[in-house]
Amino acid sequence: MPELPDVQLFKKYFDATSLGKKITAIDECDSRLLQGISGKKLQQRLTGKSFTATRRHGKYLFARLDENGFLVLHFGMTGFLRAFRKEEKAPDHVGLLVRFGADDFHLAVVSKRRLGRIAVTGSVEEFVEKQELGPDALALCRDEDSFRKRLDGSRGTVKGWLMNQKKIAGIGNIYSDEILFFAGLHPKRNISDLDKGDKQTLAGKTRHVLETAIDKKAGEEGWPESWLLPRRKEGKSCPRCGGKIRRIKIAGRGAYYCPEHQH
DNA sequence: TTCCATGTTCCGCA
DNA sequence: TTGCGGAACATGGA
Repeated sequence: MPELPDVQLFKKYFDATSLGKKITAIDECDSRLLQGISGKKLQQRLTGKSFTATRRHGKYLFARLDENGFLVLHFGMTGFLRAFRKEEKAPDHVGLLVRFGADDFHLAVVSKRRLGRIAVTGSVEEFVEKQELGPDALALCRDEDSFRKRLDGSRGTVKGWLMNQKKIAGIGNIYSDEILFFAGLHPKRNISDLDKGDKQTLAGKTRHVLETAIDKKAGEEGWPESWLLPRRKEGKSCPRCGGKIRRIKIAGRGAYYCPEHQH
């Protein structure tokens, strides 16, 4: 679930459910998700405070703690947020449970596979620098020139570049496939083969895919039938040209594409 | 039982 | 130096 568009929606969800309320307790905290801080320390850091705002960079969500730093959330492959009331059953696989006093409800960070991460940082910029994250994908694709320049400074395959968080932060396996599908580029196509027009197209399609995904999901509509997403299975027919969708392995991950129109 | 899964990190190799 | 493939991490679903 969680690539940039998903995390953007988690941000919205967090804002709607968890801002401006006093944190009264941290009830559960899975130490395996914690990075650079102990459960006890995190508890001390959060209790009595409140979240005042959120930010997002790539796949990371940052929740500001009053005037003192940020809680950092990364959702791995299966993480998400769930707000629920006291009388409701807690979701399974809770990695972090924040309890608010005001109306007696909880915010759970759920992580089935526990591949996510929970940390604390003094500032977003500091964290981004430390993790060596590239510019946020949504911001970068809205600035075609910068996007192109960034591509120019890299080698290797387009898919590899799109998924490299140090080059551009926020795109993963699913959305990189989707972007390449729209751009008509084979996932193994080399960056050095791309001309200026190809790069502009790539920037434009990145923007289209990310913005549309955020829009569609926000409205809880299903995936557009014209997208590759609902057809991520070998042998399905391409919604654009009818070609047979193929799956290849890239760095251990399944990459889906249409051999008819992606070259 | 085997394969696959929206993420990151670490290692060895080109 | 950069990029790539593979394995590892942890867990569940088809």
